[in-house]
Amino acid sequence: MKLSEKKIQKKKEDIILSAVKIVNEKGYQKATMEEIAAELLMTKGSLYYYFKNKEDLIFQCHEMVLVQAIEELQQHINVKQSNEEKLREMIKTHIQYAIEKKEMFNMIIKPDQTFSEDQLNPILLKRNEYAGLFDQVILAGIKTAEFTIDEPKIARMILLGSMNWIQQWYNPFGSKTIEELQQIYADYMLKVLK
Amino acid sequence: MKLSEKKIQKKKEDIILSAVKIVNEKGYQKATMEEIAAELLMTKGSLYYYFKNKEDLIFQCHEMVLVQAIEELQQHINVKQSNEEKLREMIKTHIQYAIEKKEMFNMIIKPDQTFSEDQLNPILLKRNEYAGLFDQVILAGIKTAEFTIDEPKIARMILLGSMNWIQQWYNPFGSKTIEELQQIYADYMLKVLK
Amino acid sequence: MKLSEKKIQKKKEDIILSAVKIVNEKGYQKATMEEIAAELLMTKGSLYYYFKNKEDLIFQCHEMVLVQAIEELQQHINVKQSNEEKLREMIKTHIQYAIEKKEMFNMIIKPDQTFSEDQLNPILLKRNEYAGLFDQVILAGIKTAEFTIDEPKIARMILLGSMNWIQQWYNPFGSKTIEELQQIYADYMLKVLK
Amino acid sequence: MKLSEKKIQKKKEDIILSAVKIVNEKGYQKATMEEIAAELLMTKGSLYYYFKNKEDLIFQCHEMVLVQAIEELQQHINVKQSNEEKLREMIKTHIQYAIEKKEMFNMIIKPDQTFSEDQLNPILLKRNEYAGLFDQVILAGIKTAEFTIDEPKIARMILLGSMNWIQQWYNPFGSKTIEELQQIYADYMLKVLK
DNA sequence: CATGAATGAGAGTTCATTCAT
DNA sequence: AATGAATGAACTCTCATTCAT
Repeated sequence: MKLSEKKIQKKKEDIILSAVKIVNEKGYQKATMEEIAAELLMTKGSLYYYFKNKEDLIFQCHEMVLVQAIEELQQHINVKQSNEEKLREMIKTHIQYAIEKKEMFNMIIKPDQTFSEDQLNPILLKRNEYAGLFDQVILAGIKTAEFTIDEPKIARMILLGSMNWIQQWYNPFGSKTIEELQQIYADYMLKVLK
Repeated sequence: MKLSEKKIQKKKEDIILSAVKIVNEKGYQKATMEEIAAELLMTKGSLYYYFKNKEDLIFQCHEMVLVQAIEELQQHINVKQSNEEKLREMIKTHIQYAIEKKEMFNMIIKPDQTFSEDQLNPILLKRNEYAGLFDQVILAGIKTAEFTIDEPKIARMILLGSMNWIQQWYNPFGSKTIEELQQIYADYMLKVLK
Repeated sequence: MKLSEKKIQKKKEDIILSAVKIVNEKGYQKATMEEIAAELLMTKGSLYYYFKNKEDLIFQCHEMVLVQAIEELQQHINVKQSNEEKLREMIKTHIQYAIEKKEMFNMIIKPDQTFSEDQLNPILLKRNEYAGLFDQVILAGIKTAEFTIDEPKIARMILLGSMNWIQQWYNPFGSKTIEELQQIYADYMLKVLK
Repeated sequence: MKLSEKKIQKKKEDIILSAVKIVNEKGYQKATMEEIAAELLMTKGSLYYYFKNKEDLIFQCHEMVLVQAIEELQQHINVKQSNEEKLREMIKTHIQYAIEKKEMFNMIIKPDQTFSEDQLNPILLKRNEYAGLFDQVILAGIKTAEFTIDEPKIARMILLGSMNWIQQWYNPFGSKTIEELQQIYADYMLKVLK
């Protein structure tokens, strides 16, 4: 029982990973079920054993990434440290995701052109949950006078927007390592908040 | 000759405008030639008199938007004023475009999923030209000590990234007017640069 | 205008006729758009220029047959003659349709497995209209004492049911001509009514 | 041996019953092996242990129903009573089947769209056997002058045709009970024969 | 015996593209 | 200069069937 359920879960994850990869190379529309399957040496028919349809598959891609990312952010928040320190860590995490799992994050950015009403809502909710973690730390930082801004919501959007943009230009063979980028971004972002 | 050429040019522009509109409501893939034509009370067959194919049409959409935007930015640069003032104006312009002509900007963001190698290059060049105008003012500002940052390229990317993100969440019926947004963004962005 | 509209109408009818033919040889599910098109030396894609989808095409098949048949029945009713005579003619007409246009009548028999709710209703309405013409004459005949039955509705159903069954066994090379069949059926059916 | 064979036989019957049920709710094509299996809490793979393929399964459904119905008819024939009485009973039986086991009868009506040549023949034979029982009683009745018709074959077809039609319109919540219907039909049918 | 998983052929549908008129 | 009509390739999805375990 447990074994076979785990097996099926593992397979689903494999498919999701493949889907994420293809979708990001080609975009949602051009990513065909055939290609997603081929990546795993399966045939497209098999995908429908695990997922109801293409939309469902892509939907679960979203879920997976966001749940993972939220968990990781939460850990930074739970650590006893200043809000500035917390935010630094969160920024680093976000950048890491945005670059290394670029594929996944891309899908989160424009769900409205991809999903039907039914599935759009849960995604937006999770997205808000994610963003809310940043809000939470920013607001806490304002209370402790670590940050001094009037528009915390907009500041958060600047944060996320600028970081999401990284994948547009980041080149692993460029002159900056990821660690350097994380450092610089954290510094510059904190300039906005202070 | 000249007359008929102008007529053709006019028609081309009409089509481009229609295309831009549809593409942005639905995304590149879901925007059909039929719908683009219908908007102008034409039939899709006719579009092929003016454009080689769909990719060509969309390509020219890009060109048009970027050329316009570049021109506008250039005007701000040409005015005699401090670099900070210049940048403020450019930021306002960019936000205006990103919101009001959101449709057009969207296409510029992820050209690689849309275009074939042939057409990708010219687009990237124009995009760099656009970004270069920001670089130019930032560097000038560093020289005059108006700005004090070590990583002007990254700063510029933060600028553009955060502004491009606005269209993800901007709601015309939200609590902030465009003018307020422009103001706040300009303020916060300058905090980064100083 | 009128010309091109007529042309398109003609084409639609051609397609409908082809559809009716194939559907009846193979049944709704096994009748493929490809085969319907091939019959007319077209490709399946072309069908979608004329009909929204398969269901729509088949739906229009129904409409066409029923409208034709209703018209023909109506003509017999309009003639000045005894109700018995009217009914005889109507029976002959129905049998003719059921045999010669067997293909079309078959589809009318079990619409519920074929159509979605939306299209089912109009079909049932037309079917009732058709049946209603028989009711009308039967009731008139009862009033004039030509017929003497207590259950006119059931009698009508016996009429139609037995006639629809003909196509199950009718063989053009069998021992009875259509005319003979029409005669015998009319005689036997009137025995029920008297 | 015998035990396990009986077990298998029992299972086969269960599957057939499930198949009959599903086939009639949805029609042959839309009845999937999966659903037929699910009804019995099995998986579709298992069905192939008992039946060669879908066609074979459906074929055996036919056999089962017809054999049952033939047996029942035969019993009425064996009873010592007038041919009119025999026929009355047979009509009642047929109507009962056509309504209560409507599912099964439906499949018998249009076998040619379902079966390949191989399996078509045995089915048609059984169908003829079934119809033959009616012929037998009708002919006997003509000999004893209970019935007075010239075309017994056609009369039989009218009988069966009109009764098969009942399922098209019968509604369990309608104004007539099955018993009433049986009565009325028997009366009207005998009017044809006399 | 039963199943879980995979397959592959084929269905309906969409749409960019073509071309005679 | 425009269009109506046709095309065909590509896509998503379904399902009977197979087979190792």
